[in-house]
Amino acid sequence: MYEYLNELNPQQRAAVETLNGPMMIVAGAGSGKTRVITYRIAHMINNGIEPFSILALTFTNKAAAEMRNRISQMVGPQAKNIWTGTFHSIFARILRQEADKIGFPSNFTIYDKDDAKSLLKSIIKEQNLDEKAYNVNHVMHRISSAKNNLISAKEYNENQQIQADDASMGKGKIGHLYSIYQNRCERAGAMDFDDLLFKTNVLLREHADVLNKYQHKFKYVMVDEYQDTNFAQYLIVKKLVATHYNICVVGDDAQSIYAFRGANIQNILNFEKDYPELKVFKLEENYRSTQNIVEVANSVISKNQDQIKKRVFSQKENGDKIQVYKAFSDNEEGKIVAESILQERSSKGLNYNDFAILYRTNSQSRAMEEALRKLNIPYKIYGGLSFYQRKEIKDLIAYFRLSVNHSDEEAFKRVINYPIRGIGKTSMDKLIVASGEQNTSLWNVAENANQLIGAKAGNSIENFVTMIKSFSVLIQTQNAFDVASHIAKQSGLLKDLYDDKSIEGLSRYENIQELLNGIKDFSEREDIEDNSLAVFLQDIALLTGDENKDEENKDTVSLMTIHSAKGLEFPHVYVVGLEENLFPSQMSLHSRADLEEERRLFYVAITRAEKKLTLSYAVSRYKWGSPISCDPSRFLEEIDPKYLEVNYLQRSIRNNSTFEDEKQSYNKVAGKPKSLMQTNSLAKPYNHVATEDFVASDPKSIQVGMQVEHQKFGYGEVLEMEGASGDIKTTIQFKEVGKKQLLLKFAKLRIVNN
DNA sequence: ATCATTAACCTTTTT
DNA sequence: GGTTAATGAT
Repeated sequence: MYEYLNELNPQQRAAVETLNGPMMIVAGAGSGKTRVITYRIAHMINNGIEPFSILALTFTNKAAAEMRNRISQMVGPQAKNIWTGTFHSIFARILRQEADKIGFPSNFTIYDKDDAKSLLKSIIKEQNLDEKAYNVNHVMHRISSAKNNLISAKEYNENQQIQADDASMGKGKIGHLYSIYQNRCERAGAMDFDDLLFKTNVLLREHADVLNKYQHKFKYVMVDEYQDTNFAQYLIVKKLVATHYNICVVGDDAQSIYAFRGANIQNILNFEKDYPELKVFKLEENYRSTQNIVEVANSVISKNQDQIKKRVFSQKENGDKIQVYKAFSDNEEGKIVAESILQERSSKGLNYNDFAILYRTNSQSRAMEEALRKLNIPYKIYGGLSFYQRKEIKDLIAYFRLSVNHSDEEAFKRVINYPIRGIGKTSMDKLIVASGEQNTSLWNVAENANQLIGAKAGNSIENFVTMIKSFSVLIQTQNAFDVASHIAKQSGLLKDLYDDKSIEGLSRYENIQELLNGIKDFSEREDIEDNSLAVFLQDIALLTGDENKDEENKDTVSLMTIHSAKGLEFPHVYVVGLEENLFPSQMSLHSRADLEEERRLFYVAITRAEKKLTLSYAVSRYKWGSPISCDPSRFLEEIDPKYLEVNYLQRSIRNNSTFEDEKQSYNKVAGKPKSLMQTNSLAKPYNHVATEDFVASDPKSIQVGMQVEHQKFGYGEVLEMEGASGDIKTTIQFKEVGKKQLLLKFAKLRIVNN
């Protein structure tokens, strides 16, 4: 018994064997964190702690699933009884159980980001507010932050500081929008992601009996990725453990990368203040990466102020130096990476799944994909839009949602006229106005639509209502698959897709079939008591990525954002797009805290690599369809050059500069990579030579009459501009080469300041 | 009411 | 570049 304890180092073992009282495990990257968590839970069960009194919270469904699998490998089927899941899924489950206490139906809908945005957008329109001033994303973010900090709509409106802040930005109505938004969610029997945490807090705050119940149920609470918790999550945990204090949080402050969605790094930095008895365990040995990689990561993170002191080290070999590549364009960057993968794979006998390409933004995947496809390298993109975000899937699911919860407004709006039933904008506007006046759901208005709307459309609405009601009846009696396929057919959705013979139409049809297959599997599962469509909906509401089972084992290169790479590891990692304004992101440059978060993100990226890390940047990159020039990232500058190996590529087009020249020019500026750009210049057919620091101005800022500089044509004056924005044609009178017509988005013009 | 063409917005990162 | 809102023609 307990042999597994011998597989642990002393710190790991101490953490696993400490079961009672408040404790914190500070787990450096690659330090065997997952192993410690799973062994610790297994150890609890081996020591007679009831599985169903253990609550283990994670941030992703994937992490929860992995934890559950690994525990069941150790302790067998009892692992099923542990409460494991994301904050959102666990508390959604509890909220359904206790829904009546907070005035929600237990079959409440969970609005995803798109639903929430669409609702907010229609509210902004209904209020006749300027959609520019009240940008949906911005308003959504304000509301979301308020909820994460447990500020209700009422409190938001009564808080003078908040009101003053909003008013000073000319957005004084945000509080009003927040109130309406909450009211509409309630009317629809819906909660958004933030509500799940907010309402859990309300539940635990206002119902002592409920709090008491769960305090006694969950005798042991464990939170993974604690550095990513927000205030709402922090308080839920604090309340739940306030009787037994058996709380174990695990995390790494250096990997806190979710502040943008409300995570508060102070939760981990200040954990000790809440629990003076706290025991702290530091896992500092990195078992994943070579010494070079670990040291580079350490040197990067040391530039941050906010951190828990620790010394992460590796006892592995030194390993290769960090490779750096400079590319002329994003496309060439893709080509370099793809060729390097091909070459490394064949020379070292590796598999494609030994490689990962990580980037800051999803949009960077395109150039990478194209390059990989050209060389026939199999790849898989993680993240991006998931199966459940496809239009046709959302459409069918909207039918399901509406049949389960008639009040669901977003589902109603989505399918009322899809497939087309002659219920257009005019009729919808009438319904919306009436539902506002009566403060009731669209559904309730639609049930009596005849009094409101003309015969033709009124009739269609009546038929629609009758149809949905018939679906609801079936849901009560039949299994998920039977109802789902009935709905797909009867709604006309399946036929509509079937009739579309285009390639995309075919693939949409196949996607629907795939969804139905998934529902069939669900219906046949024997470990679920209730195989109804309603339960299926609850299961998928919080799935974001598709946890694709069969594709896991394929031999493919992995492409993903650094955020989604957290927790993963690969022998060879390429981090691409190391450019100012991209990584670090332009949005992060205004505050130290934001920049530090970007640096932690870079730390996460570096520490994904086991054997070899390659960094790359491009000097020019397409953004919104036009090329912009880029400077190398300051993060490259922050790495001690002794760890780096800068690669120079043989190119077919190059001028006289030799390998040696370039190396020297690099060495000269090694501490200052900004001037690395444009050391290679292409053949120049015109006399003008732009200065080395030539940076094109934003095309949008160029106006008629301005003096500009073109890289090849030299100086000139903008005479005319015509055409649509994004496709503007300019006429420029150049001093040297005369009048030229140029497309603004390609021209690369620099505004000359006199 | 619906379709087709055009303009505008966009890109951080995700439960 | 790519999707989505607004406009205009049938």
